[in-house]
Amino acid sequence: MVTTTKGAVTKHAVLERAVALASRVGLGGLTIGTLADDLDLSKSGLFGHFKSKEALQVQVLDHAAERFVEAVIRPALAQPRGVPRLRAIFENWLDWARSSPMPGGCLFVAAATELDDKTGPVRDRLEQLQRDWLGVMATSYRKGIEAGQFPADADPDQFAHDMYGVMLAYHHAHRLLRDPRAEAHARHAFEALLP
Amino acid sequence: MVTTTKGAVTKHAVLERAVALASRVGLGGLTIGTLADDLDLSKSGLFGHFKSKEALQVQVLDHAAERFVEAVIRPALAQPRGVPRLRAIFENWLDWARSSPMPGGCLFVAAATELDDKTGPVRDRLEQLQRDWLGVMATSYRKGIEAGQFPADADPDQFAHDMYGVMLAYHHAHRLLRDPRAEAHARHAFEALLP
DNA sequence: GACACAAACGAACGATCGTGCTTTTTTGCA
DNA sequence: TGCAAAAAAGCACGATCGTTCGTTTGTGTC
Repeated sequence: MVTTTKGAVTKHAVLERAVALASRVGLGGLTIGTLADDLDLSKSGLFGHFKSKEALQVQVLDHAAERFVEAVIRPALAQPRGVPRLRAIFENWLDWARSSPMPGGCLFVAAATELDDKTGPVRDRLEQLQRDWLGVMATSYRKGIEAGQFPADADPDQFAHDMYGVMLAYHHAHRLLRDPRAEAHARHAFEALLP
Repeated sequence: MVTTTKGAVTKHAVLERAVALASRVGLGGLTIGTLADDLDLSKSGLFGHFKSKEALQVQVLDHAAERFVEAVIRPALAQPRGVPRLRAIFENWLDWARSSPMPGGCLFVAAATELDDKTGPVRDRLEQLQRDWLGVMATSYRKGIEAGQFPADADPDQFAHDMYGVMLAYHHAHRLLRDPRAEAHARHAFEALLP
């Protein structure tokens, strides 16, 4: 066990709870007061760990990103490159969007439409994270091209764009419309992207 | 000109402004105060037209839906059914998402992730509107099937799901990532949905 | 032009927000 | 065990939120 000071433990618990809360109410809907109540902390006690609400929001994004890598990306790296790995990423993402630590659906999907018209460090961090995420999909597809699984003249960025579109459509159908066919539609659409 | 009382005129102006504002800050981000300031009205004067903020939000959705029908759906009905009409719907939607009355992108896209975890009349209205919207695309595709333009065993709901996914991916790439290739990617993805 | 009504205003309310202080409690190390 | 530092609490602030109320201004009709 590495040396974990008391403050770090609390801060971790706060971020854990904040990620779950923000997935339901958005990053802007996060409130220091309700967050403190949920964790039996005082507002000022919680606030002390972050110098501002904006800093809290950025760290919430970073914390969710770490979880995302562990849940979606890292396990997929155990799969062979190309199609199997892309399929694993896709399935892992479906699980991620329904996982218990994300009771309101994928935090990044919610944050994307919430922050796209704002400016500042929170938006900047989210934009970078989403760029990286699309990059992961594009890179994985590129390796599939090199392995001869996809047409040599195919555009990896186009594929990443399309694949994320399938995920966003699933998110919409599942969470807003509560469509029980959302998952089936998503899988069908994803398979249609493969040769 | 039909009889337009004074109150109806201001209410219309308020809704017009509110739709534009909500496209940037969301329906929850709408504030009676800033809305009143923008229109040189008093908070209470504006508030009197709506009995609650919730009622305002519902009427904002309805107002945007009317605009949406006029801008996206109605003009497309002038096109021949099937592929040409679907293409018109798609192109009109791209214009809609960049139109001046929607400076923050499509209001419905923003509201979808904002409201999907809430309950109440605002969420209910949005869900119904989005169901109708997907229904329009599915119906148009179904007519294409009847005209022999698509496989007879194709699923119109699957197509509508996929087509909206293309739009959502465009919205994400264009508004959050400011990707200049967003439009090209979207058009390419849409064409890939057609035979 | 008088009169009834709609529309807009101005001020205030309780609540909640993020944030800054000061004080108390807890922690971890010499 | 003692003590400095960290963590948490307590309290208050200015601002802003949706909403209510009483009043003033404006409109349209006989």
